[in-house]
Amino acid sequence: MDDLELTMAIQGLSSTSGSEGGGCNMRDLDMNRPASGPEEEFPAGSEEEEGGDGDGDGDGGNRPKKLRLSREQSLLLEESFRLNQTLNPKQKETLASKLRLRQRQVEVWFQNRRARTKLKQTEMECEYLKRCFGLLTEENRRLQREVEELRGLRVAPPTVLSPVTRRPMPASAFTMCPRCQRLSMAAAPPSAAA
DNA sequence: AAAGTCAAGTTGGGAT
DNA sequence: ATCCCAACTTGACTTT
Repeated sequence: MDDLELTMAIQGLSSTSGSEGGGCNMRDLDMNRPASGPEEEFPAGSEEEEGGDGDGDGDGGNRPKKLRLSREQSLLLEESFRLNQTLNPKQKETLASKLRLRQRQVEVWFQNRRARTKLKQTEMECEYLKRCFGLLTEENRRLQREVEELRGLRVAPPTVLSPVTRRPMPASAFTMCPRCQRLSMAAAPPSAAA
């Protein structure tokens, strides 16, 4: 972002500066400017738009110097991107000629811009999920503690002594009254055993 | 000097 | 067969 400002400052510089000068600052080297061309609204990172779309880098094999888009170019590209994130060929052509860039450069910019958008979204999602994980972990711990507490509170079932034998009666000896929801003694089994 | 940024190259896969 | 795109990589350049 601030590099754009710097680029802007360079673009705004008058063309009087001798580009080949000895003591020139790094930032005086404006590779966006056409080799010996006149100053224009947008720097031509490309030579001619139409003819050489297929890798127009004419240098002797070396990778061409890195293009830096001017502030105006970036703004217009961003604006277009806001309207739609992919371009049809017509839009690409129009935008490229407005920007004085090759169509391929516009295409690449949009590809990279989509990639950046996606990356940012993924990072945000990641942060969100991390936060969710933290909250759920905390909630899980809390519930575990609660479970432990409830386990500690568990009481043994009541022991009822038989009025006859004076021994604890089995649970099967009771039934729950469906109306009053109270326990009552089941009917005595007919002569259970000897 | 290391880390970060970003335009551009490469590759593979889907659509037509 | 061609085009377009996403994903990944490279390398020039800037920032810290």
